[in-house]
Amino acid sequence: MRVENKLYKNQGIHVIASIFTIDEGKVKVLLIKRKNEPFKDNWALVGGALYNNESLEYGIKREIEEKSGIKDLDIYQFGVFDELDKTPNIPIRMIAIAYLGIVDGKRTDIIKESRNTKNVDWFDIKNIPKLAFSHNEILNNAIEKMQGLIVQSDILKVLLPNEFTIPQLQSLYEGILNKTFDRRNFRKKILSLNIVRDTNKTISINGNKPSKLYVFNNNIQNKKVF
Amino acid sequence: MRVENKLYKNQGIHVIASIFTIDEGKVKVLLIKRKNEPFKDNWALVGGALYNNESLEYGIKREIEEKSGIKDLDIYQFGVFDELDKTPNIPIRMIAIAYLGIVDGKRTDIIKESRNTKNVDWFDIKNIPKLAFSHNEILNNAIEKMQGLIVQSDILKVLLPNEFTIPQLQSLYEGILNKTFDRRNFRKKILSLNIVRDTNKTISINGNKPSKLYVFNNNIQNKKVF
DNA sequence: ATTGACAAGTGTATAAAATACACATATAAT
DNA sequence: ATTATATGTGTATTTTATACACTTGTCAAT
Repeated sequence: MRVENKLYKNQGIHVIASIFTIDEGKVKVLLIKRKNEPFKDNWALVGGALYNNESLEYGIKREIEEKSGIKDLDIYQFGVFDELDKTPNIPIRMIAIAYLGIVDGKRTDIIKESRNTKNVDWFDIKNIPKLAFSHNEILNNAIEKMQGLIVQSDILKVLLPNEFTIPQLQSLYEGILNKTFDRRNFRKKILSLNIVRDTNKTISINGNKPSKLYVFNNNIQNKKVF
Repeated sequence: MRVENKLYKNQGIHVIASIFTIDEGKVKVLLIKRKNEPFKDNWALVGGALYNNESLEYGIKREIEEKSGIKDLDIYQFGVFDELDKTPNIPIRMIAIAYLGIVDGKRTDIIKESRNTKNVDWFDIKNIPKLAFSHNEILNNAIEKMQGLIVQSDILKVLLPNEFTIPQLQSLYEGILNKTFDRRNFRKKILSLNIVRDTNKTISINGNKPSKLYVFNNNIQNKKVF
């Protein structure tokens, strides 16, 4: 173990989460306004330093809960970002382990209520300010990964009610991937993949023709859909 | 920065590489026999502790060169592995940043000659011994990622001579993915992707009908092939 | 009760991609 | 010349993706 002998900085680990939601068809990410230096008053992704006696997964979940109030979010590790000499006046040589997670839009209000809205807010990913540290780079990577991941069915569960309609599912895909699909072909594709099951119930959402309600099958294997 | 206040171990970063090659149609990985505790005399992936004054990329390349003699290998970061409390008697709380790389089979001899063969060797990935640390888990992940990555054309460059034949390329794919393809359909697919260009030269490899020689185009964009 | 606006539901024809499959050919060895 | 071997080539079929138009059920206005 050479670490002890070669110290000129300590080493440390940041855990950073890009937490996405869908709100009115827009993909948004949760940002926190920093209270301390460095980058005081800048917006930043959710995260912080890993403690020495906690696992990575525990650490990122702890940070998420502390900073946003969201408990036990399912998260996906997707990248590592080197912060060598990127953070001014910090005597510790850090790396950032990057995660992404997706939360139901309904929980966005809860977060705002339980926290100070001025310091925690959702930002449309098409309109992100300059962030602290290398968080713009991390977020850009997260958006790409999220778009790749989210088109696998079970991740979408958190964004939908237990029972949902095909048009609702289509809107989700369209919002996340920022494109549109033909209604007939979309339905055909989803049904052919056997990832949803008809409940024989219907729901009328906006006073239009009622739409059939579906549920996800249990056996789904993160199939790539689009 | 809470790190200083919460120390009960130091934090440190391992960089670990799974270096693959193709040898006689088999996929092999480079392993090193450890000289020191912990896990003395166990085989392990190439890697070690990151120094504090080097980037992640520099660190993994340095480790690769020190342990194997391979210089400036192209590597791909693919995962992070938590080593909290997994390494006995180590007072540092480590995480492992995992990389994979691919080297030309011709370089396998160079490695063996320049190093002590007893301490550095290539192992068929179908026959891997029990490794030090969590390296079996890391390697299993690396194999999966490698199979996903390698089917993108430019990564295959390192495994082929500058000019190569379609059957050579097919053998590579078949070795890596551990399956077979129909010759006619394989050729059709490769040619339709515009990733190779006919040189109008031929080569007779084993005293059979001469095979056309191709080169990779420059414009290839890591297209997913199979 | 009729009408209009709205989003939902449905089927088919066409194009593109993947797959299955058989025979002729150039070389080296005999 | 004959044989063995791996190469090169084309077409038919199946599967998948795409393009596209009309009908239906609910609500609101009349």
